[in-house]
Amino acid sequence: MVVAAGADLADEVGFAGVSMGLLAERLGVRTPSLYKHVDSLEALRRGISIQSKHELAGTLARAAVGRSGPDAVHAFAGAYRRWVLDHPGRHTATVRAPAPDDEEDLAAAGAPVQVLFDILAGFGLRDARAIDAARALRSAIHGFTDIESSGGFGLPRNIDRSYRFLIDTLITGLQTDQP
Amino acid sequence: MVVAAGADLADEVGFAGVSMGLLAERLGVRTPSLYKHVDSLEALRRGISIQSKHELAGTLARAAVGRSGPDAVHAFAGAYRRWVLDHPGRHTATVRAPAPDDEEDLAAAGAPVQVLFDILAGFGLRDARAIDAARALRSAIHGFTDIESSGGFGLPRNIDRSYRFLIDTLITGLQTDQP
DNA sequence: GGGGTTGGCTAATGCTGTTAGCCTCTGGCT
DNA sequence: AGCCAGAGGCTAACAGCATTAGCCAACCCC
Repeated sequence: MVVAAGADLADEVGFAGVSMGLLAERLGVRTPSLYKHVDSLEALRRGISIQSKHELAGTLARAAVGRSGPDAVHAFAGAYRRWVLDHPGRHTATVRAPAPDDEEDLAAAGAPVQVLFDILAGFGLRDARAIDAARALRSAIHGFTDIESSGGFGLPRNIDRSYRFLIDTLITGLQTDQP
Repeated sequence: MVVAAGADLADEVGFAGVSMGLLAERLGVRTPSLYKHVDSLEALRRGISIQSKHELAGTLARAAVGRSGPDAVHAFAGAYRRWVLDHPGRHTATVRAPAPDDEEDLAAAGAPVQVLFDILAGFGLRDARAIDAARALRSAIHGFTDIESSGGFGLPRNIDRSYRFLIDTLITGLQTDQP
């Protein structure tokens, strides 16, 4: 419950802005009392990160269910972007790379990627090519939403259209087979 | 000079790891002495960010000079990725979005994007389509390098190849005109 | 009804950013 | 030569945050 409150707080003040004091105040409790529930600020961040990864994976899976091919990719990409814009703090948390020996965090980080793999399987992509395609889509989607959510697109050109262009371009590229 | 030392330090301990104490120690000076050169930690971070953005823009421009079309895009993308891997702390600094009223930082942030625009002009892309293309390439390159530099690509598949695939796919998409 | 667990609290510590106030060196002006 | 202003260092002190220690009330189970 404390971690869940931390995730909500992160969306309001930014992931980096989450502090023990702020979270305690939000919960109507004194700061040291939180240590009965989380080991440390670092552990809290890890918890928010893992929870957010699972929430994201669930959202993505729901968006893509019952679709296939380019349709599924667009649904995936759209759901991802909407989720990032709605949950800036959680999104920052999902970007946090797990420690190399943290099984639970590694599993959580793999969940959203797995959804993408399942979609690409419906494209007839296999093995190395499926990995390349998943990396390409993931990179593009993450990069675009990351820049957008931090206000990095200065020009006035419609952002929705640019996003669709990016996804369409990649789908086109995936469909024209390459060596 | 202090900012330059800060940038070097960021590459060693991470942008978030840069502290006044650590930087002072690195410069053989006591912590409060730094305040004769920078206003605050926040100002130091801003300085590192602006310097890094200029360095990146210069590197990208040098890589693309004398090339055009797909060749220039590959040179740009390759130089970007190499720079990120060589300068993890500086890279994190360049991702930091400027304050909306910070003219100098805004200008610095625009410099790398401008290089990309110049390259795309050689593709015959104009106006809205050029903006879409620049955003697509920028998003993809930023996303890929961001994930790679934080160790986010778990699978053993060769990362160089995946990167080339991503760039090739986008170039292909850019060349086949879309509505 | 007693005892352990849960979950709160105050007090205190350490680390980091920051400010105040002081001192020394240096370089140009008279 | 003497002066003096500014640059750049220092120590001491303070504030905010994470964290720990130690204490206490409520609740639950037997």
